[in-house]
Amino acid sequence: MDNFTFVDRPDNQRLQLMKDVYSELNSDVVKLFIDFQWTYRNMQKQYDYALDKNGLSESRFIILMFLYHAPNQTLLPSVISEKLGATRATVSKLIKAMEMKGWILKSTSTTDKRSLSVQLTETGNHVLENFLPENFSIVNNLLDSLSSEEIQQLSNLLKKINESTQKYTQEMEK
Amino acid sequence: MDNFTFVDRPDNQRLQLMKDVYSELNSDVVKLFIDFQWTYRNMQKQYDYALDKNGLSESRFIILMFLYHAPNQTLLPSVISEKLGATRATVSKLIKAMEMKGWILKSTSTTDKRSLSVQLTETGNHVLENFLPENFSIVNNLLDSLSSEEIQQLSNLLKKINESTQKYTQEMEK
DNA sequence: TTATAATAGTTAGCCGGCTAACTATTAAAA
DNA sequence: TTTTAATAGTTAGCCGGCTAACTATTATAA
Repeated sequence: MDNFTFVDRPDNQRLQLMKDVYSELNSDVVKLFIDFQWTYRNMQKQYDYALDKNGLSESRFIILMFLYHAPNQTLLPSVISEKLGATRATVSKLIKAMEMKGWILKSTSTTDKRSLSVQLTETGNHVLENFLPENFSIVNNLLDSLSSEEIQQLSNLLKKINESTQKYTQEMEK
Repeated sequence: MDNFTFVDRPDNQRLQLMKDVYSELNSDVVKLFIDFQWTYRNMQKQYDYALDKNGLSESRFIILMFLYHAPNQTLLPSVISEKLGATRATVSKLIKAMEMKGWILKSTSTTDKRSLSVQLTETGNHVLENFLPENFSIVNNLLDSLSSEEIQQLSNLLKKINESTQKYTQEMEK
């Protein structure tokens, strides 16, 4: 899932120069936006690295989690796609690769021949259970610097950003 | 640059169930981590969408910015790669596509035949200058919900996260 | 009942990340 | 000076996103 993290970020001076030309530029906001991207990407990079060491990617990990919690540890590709928020085409690829690794089993349904059952295997279970403790530990490490008040604070700020993003999205959809 | 945004995020109940098995799980931190990813991805999705409407991607946009500010609006691919924080292979692809669009001009150096000059064209300039006002406006919209104090607050929190990420990264590199 | 529409999944091909292997050129060392 | 290193860039091929076009099956409507 990994994005580059552009290194040469504009400093205050360069932003000021731009502001001379583009009066609508709000330096503080632009700077915050870039900082937000930067922080996320550095964090995500480390997270992806840890996943990769375990033969995982974030989407593969999440799919394992979905199956883990599913009744009979079984789900349809269409349901996985919906839960994951990715297209069926993407899920189709992921599932195929996971089957090759022996983490899941595919079997066609008898009632609806269009449908497919995706079931977690023992191997898949092990891969997941082996990674979970590391997962929680990494997340703790990455956010280690925040006190519980700060966690609450950040949570509130994120909620606000979600609201404005949501608002903007809705305006665009009109 | 676009990532999926997984839809079925674990709620408090599911996290509690996991905590029964994995005592090292810190629900608040895990929830924050997922919220952070969610917020970033929703925001980025809208940003990418706006870029796309202008025939741009974030990396293409940033490269245009680098060239825009460069002396003689010219840079070497290796320098672009370094500034962008992406590999030369990636930049090679991007540059090729941008040349096809007529946004840049490639010319081999006379002094060092290995080197390549990448120069912004008039067309490239127009594409950039056309997008810039929209760019600033979108960023403002996406972060519209934050007061100036909240901007400062968030900026500080991001800095802290950068610190813990940095610390974790260094530990991993040992 | 038969034709049409909706649904489930796959495939092909694009994009932008990546690594690894390659060519060409220049610089450094023997 | 000649061999070896380093450097600049490209290419091939993997990954995981995407859309659009496809097959097969099931459901709906004429």
